[in-house]
Amino acid sequence: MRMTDKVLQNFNTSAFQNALIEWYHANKRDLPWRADQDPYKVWVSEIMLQQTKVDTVIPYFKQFISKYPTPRDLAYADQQEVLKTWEGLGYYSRARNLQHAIQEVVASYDGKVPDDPNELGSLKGIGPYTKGAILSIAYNQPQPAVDGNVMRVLSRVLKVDDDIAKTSARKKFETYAASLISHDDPSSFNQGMMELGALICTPKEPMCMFCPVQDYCRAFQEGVQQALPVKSKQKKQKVVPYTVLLIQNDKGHYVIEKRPADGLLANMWQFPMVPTVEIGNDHIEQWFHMEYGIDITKKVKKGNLKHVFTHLVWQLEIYEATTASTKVTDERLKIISRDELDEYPFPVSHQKMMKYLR
DNA sequence: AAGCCGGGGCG
DNA sequence: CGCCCAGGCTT
Repeated sequence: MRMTDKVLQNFNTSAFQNALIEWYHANKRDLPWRADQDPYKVWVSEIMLQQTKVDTVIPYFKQFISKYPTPRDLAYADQQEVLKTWEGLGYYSRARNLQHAIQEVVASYDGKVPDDPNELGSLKGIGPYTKGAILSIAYNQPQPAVDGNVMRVLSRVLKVDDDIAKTSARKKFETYAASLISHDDPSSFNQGMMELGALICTPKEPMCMFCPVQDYCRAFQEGVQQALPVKSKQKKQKVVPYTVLLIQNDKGHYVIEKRPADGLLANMWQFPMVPTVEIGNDHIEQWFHMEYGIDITKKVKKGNLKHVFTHLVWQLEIYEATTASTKVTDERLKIISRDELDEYPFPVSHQKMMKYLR
């Protein structure tokens, strides 16, 4: 007997489906991306919702769709403008991959989001979860869509103690989800699982008293819902110190720098950052001249700022500086007025410094 | 399989 | 401050 069969043995699948779907229809939140089933809008919402809370996504989704209502609008947009629209949402590769994939949809599929699992899944930024979400929600196909919510719900309902941080666990939960999914209403089933995870079957203190599938939940029956899911914790981030330079010239314009096209915060803009470990606080002006070809004078320290990423911590020491330059030769740099700062996409850490300038 | 890639909210 | 979280890509 296969492992999948053992876990699902004696499980009342159709009763579970009915209870979940009925609850979903009665309790689903009225969210902007649920106004219709436009595959493009479903896609945009699912990308934004990756690792991101609903409340955070709502205003971004509205602005994004009003700016780029159709795949073609997004495909032909300038990437810097797309990043500006994404500014503050984080994981900016999502925006770059989404636009890249949409361009492929326009070029290869006449602007229509493919409903073929292989075609859809091969698009940039669409992994197993997003593929299943789009196929089930927009095209009503019975495909599993296993995210963190679904793994949490299933780990409790089926009492599975696999470490959900591992890839192998996600694959296992996908086979369970594929077996459990309603073929009558795959969209409501998948969205119901995620809605249940968000509203009832929460990470801590799940509200089992209000749970529509309490009768079918093995963890609840045994009182172990608090101990599930099992998830190994990530290790601590590395702390990296930088000196940030808020450089102004005589006209009060600022020097800003475009980050590399790859890696952390790719193609975003920032106030120049000097890696303190490599350069040392005493050689910053020299180094800046060597690196960028302009002369600066470091002035007073304005403060410290700690910014935490998933696996990295920036320890920022912020200095005011001046330069006599009015133009730059280095391609990474620009000198712009304070008002023009609003036109460039900055990560949140640098937006905080910008706020401080006003 | 493990590392890389943001940000906000919570207690 | 540590902890949590609607993933996917690269190596």
